[in-house]
Amino acid sequence: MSSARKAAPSIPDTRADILDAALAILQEDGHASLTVRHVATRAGCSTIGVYTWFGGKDGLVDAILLDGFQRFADALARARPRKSPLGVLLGQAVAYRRWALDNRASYEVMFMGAVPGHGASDEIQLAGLIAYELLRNEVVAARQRGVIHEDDADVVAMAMWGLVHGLVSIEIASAEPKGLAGQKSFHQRSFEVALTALERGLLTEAPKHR
Amino acid sequence: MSSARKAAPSIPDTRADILDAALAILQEDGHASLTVRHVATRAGCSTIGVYTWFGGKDGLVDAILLDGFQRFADALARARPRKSPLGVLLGQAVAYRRWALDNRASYEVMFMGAVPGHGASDEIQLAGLIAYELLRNEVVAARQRGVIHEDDADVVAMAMWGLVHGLVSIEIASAEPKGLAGQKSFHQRSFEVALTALERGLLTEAPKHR
DNA sequence: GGTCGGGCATAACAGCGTTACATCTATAAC
DNA sequence: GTTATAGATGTAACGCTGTTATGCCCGACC
Repeated sequence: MSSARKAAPSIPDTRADILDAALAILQEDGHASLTVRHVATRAGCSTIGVYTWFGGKDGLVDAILLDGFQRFADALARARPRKSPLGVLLGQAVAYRRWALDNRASYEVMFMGAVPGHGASDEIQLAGLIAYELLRNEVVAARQRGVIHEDDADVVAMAMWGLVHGLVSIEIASAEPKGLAGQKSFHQRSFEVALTALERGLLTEAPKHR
Repeated sequence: MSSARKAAPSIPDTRADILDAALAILQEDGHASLTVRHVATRAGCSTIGVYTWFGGKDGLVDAILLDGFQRFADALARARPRKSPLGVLLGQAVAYRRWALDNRASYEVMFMGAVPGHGASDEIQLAGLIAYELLRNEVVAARQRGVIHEDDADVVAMAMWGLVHGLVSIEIASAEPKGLAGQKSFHQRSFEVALTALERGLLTEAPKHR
């Protein structure tokens, strides 16, 4: 899934083994356990494999980020519209939060700088941009429908992105999964209220409450 | 400043020296250079001093956080109200962003998890709560004036906190100081538009644009 | 059949946070 | 004034991290 293997599927592909091991460790043990030795051991090779195939830990993290941004963008693209003037836009915001909560470890690495010395490469920034473009496109569409009064689509997109990112990162950082069994969590209520308010403030004509 | 020295001001106080050195390194070289050895060298002692006075790097970071949260809360408390129904509330949001941009390194450690393995202690969470309470108080006041329609003050406070934190952390992460000489930056415009929209959406009666 | 090159393991390096041990100092007790 | 005790400190080491120099081995090519 994460890496296209060559023709023969049974031939051991060290690169794919390493990436799969890294993703599994990230998912199961969190980013703190994502060490070169740990990954190599799980992939069944020596630490040198990480350097042969990824050039070091930075390259491995890049590959993880690339994989994450692709899955993230897919999730946003598959978002179902909400019954609202901003429709798809709000649907993407909900899908954003859903994906982040379902992929905490990935989200922390992608958007919360969980891997210490890692500066995102150009390629990675481009991958992140694709997800952003999905959001921006919907902003442009909403403006063309005359629903939004703000001129600059990037400013509106950043406003929404910032709100969603901020609330989600706080929710992930506070780390209280505490499955509240159906009952809406405080963070979910805050998310909905904030999103509704921001939408109402961006619309050309403010709707009544409820 | 950061630590009350004992009676005689000329007597060398290792604890204060270490904390001052850590704060200076954080300010000048960023959190990546905040190592025990580096701090100890700059403070003019051995690494053991950090363990004697702070119990380890975690304790030192705790002290840094405590200092940061105090200065942060002070900045919020001194915020000047904006001409707007939400007045002080928006003033705090602006002061929040101003302080974060002026204290990037501190903000990264306090709110963006820049120090890898550090989980905030109870005391630190309490210090952060003080800043949050300043915001929450203004929300309660706004509700009592009938300006805000949402019942739950915590939900409203979290909505604003999330928006501001999200936009500010993105602005800091994108790291383009690029002194644009007077001209409003993209991030500043996004911040103002988002904050205005959120306010408008939270108000009991939506004002006209501009 | 010989040569070449790339994937890989071993072992080492520097740097990190941390700590066991010895030393040294300053204060308290007599 | 001498001794005793407790705490602060320096040295050197441990285990961990990312990284790499060295050499082996095996498959491809001529």
